[in-house]
Amino acid sequence: MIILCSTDEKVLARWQQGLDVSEKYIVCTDQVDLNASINRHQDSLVLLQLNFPDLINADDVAKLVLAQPSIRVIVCADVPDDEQGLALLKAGVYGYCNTWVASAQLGRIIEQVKAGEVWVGRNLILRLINDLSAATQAESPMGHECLKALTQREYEVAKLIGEGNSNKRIANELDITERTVKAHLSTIFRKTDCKDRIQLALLVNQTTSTPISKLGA
Amino acid sequence: MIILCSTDEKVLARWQQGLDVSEKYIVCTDQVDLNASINRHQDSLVLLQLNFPDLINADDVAKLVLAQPSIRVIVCADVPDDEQGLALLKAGVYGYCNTWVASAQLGRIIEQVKAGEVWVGRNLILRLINDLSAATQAESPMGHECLKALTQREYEVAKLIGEGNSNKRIANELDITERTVKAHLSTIFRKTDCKDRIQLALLVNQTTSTPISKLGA
DNA sequence: ACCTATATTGTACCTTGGTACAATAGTTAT
DNA sequence: ATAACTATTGTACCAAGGTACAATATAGGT
Repeated sequence: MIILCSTDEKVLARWQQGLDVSEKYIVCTDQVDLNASINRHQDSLVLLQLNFPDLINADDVAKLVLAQPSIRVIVCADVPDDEQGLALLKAGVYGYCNTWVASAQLGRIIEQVKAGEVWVGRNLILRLINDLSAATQAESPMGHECLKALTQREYEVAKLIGEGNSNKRIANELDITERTVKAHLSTIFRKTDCKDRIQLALLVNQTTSTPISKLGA
Repeated sequence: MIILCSTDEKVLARWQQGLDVSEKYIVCTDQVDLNASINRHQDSLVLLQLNFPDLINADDVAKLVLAQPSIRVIVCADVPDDEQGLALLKAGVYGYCNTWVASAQLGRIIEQVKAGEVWVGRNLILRLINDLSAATQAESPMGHECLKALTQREYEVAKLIGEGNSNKRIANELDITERTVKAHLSTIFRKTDCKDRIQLALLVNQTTSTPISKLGA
């Protein structure tokens, strides 16, 4: 069973064209309708036009998805937005597409979701891939790798630097003089290509943000 | 036209079951075959079993995709792996799925790709969404409690400290003197209860490790 | 009008961080 | 066994970070 949720006649008519002729469907025009339909028909697929009464944003839809785990929701937005789509998918919807998607394509999306897959448009999916690889690339070049090149003692010092401790405190902790801490630090900086203890601290904690000092020139 | 690339009879037989009866296809068993087929049939869809001769990893497939922009490639792996899938999708393939996917599902994937969409399995797509939101959250973590008490300007300084920049560089960036940066920093330290710039940097990046300085006595 | 918060900058002073140029000693590998 | 790596410490020096004790100016609220 497919539950079509929209208050717009034109949208509903268009959606019906995308359904297989053998497909049974219900039309809901408000939240009460929708809840009743969900209760009557478990494991339904819900096609929902965003801005449907009381379901105007991602948070509302997230609540619906949480409250009704048995249904699969495909959200249609009149003006698709990557951020919104990401939020909705994170909230647990099975698809996010344009309200006015071609009928044939809508049919394929429904097939996909009925098969248990999640449908995401080409643009958003490519953005996801690029953004993620960019994000993970930023944290992996130095990351934990170059810390492996450190000796045991240097590693201990680096770890304490990563906790924000001063040389004096590190010296106390490791029971060596402050001078020795400095010696280890100099070696660590050279090995890890860090300019100072702050960059090392961020490195140890695998910070992803890119400092000005490593941008441009 | 669909080009099926595999050296395994069983795989080829299974794939053929997933194709629409009206669908035309070619079978290729080596790289030469494949290149010839691609040249004869522009805009083809290539279904490729990984470990196909000379196309054993993501890099090889990436080269093929770059060299043949007119084709759309769906890669099938006997043992799907998220990292591999991500690499291939980044390289420009239109789909990544299990070699032994159900015939009906393979049909849907092919339909999807023919329509210009990119097909990604549920698990990988959910991982992409979660990883990205986690990564972007880590990128702008400035939501910590005591950072809320900062003024706009102090916040900017704190952010730059979080990137590991020096006072001089921050002064340059914000177009103020180094002295002013120090003034802001003193206020920030007092408000955030930080001893120095390192603790602030770690705070800004929401580090979970507990420094010696905040343990015990 | 007065007070508070904010943003900016100055001088002086002290502390901490980091490097240069050393030395000593233990361990490991070729 | 000689070389290379590791751990340790010393003196000296300079750069950077941070505070103390200021002043000036602007904006907003009582």
